[in-house]
Amino acid sequence: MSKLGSNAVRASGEDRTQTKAELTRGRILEAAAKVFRTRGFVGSRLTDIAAEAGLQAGSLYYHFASREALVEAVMWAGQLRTEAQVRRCLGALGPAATPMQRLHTAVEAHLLAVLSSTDANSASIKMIGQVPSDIRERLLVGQRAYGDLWRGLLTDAQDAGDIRDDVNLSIVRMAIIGALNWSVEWYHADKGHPEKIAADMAAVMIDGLRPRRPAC
Amino acid sequence: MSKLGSNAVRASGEDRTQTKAELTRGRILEAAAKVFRTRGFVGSRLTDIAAEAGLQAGSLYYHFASREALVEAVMWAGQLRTEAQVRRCLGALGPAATPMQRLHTAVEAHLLAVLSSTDANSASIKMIGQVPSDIRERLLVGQRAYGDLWRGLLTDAQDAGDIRDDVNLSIVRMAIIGALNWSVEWYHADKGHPEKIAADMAAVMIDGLRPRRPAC
DNA sequence: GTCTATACGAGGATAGAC
DNA sequence: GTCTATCCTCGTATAGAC
Repeated sequence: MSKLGSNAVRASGEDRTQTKAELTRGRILEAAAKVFRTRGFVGSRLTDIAAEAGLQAGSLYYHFASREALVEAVMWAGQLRTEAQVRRCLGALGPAATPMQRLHTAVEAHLLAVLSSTDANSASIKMIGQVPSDIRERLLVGQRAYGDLWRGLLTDAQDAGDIRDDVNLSIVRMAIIGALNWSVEWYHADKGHPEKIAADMAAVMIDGLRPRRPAC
Repeated sequence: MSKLGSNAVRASGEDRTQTKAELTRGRILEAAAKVFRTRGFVGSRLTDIAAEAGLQAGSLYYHFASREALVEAVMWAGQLRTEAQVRRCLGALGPAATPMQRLHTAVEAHLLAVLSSTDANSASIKMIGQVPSDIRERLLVGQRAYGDLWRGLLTDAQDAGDIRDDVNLSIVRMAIIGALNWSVEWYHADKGHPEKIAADMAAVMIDGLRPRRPAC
């Protein structure tokens, strides 16, 4: 965890002059994300990852202490990026947006991050159930702020009267996140453009299944 | 796949006189399901499974050709059981039930099967993204009839005017199944009774988030 | 920093006794 | 049918040269 730092975070931010080591480290992270996302944690050998990054397996150990340290770094990068992307989209909405519009935006942004951002985004979701429990614990702690964000979106919408108040918001939250995250199991390119899927899914979740009753 | 037969299916049906081999095979399947569900495909050693079943690792090979054959058998059992449970609940509804009632029942039954039936049910969901691709292919083919069931439930509801017709039913289907299946990643006993969770989730999905507009 | 070579352990799979 | 013993492969990790 100590070596998490620089690359994972800076990747999406300002990139000043990076040392050669930092650059290579970044390349390894992207390579690992790609391999992990497609082969899962099980099927991913260090050899595959090294090859993808253009070096030898042994060389990885200059940058990461172990295979596990590498997965953890990839997953941190992934979940931080998803969270950042959602916050960015919400920020772009401006203060005039209604709670339901904000919720709609968050749904769309999260799904889009998972479907079409970097491999790390989807890898972090796909592997959360496969990774050793100590790693998973730490990642879940890191997700708390993100969970709070969603809790806030939902309670705001409920306070505004846009969500009926006989539903359990925790359940709603898990249902929404679940529907979105499960996309890593079924989505592939020929299902259509991620933007279309994201828009459809957001519409379904926010507006529900029932026909609007005609205004009386 | 050829050895799939008897136990996996009969488990939920009539159990006549079984040979000793059949009984042991069944015990191994349940043990494997338990280990796989908790440790994932990665972390599950044949030694663990054998121990759980009360025998030695080598003895497993009398009943299963390989570790992979074992996972596949577990997963077939799991997904067949879930499907059977949902069909059973739908069957119990009787012909008077509305399409939306049927949909509601299916949601509840699927989630309940995943949360509180045998370990194989949840294991089959949890591992679908971890298993070698040839196995996954076969399992997905086996899921087609189940997918068709859901497609039918949704189109029936739409034809009856209970689902607005500007939504993409494939997306709705994936969203619902996703929300339900993702529960294997977050549910544990102290989140409350599975029955309660299932009821809440079904209510949210069927009735939506918006308050009912007062009858005019 | 990255390479090559190798030590090492783990776990899947097989053989043969009982 | 199940056990014990063993083989063998594979992949992580380390050591040391460049």
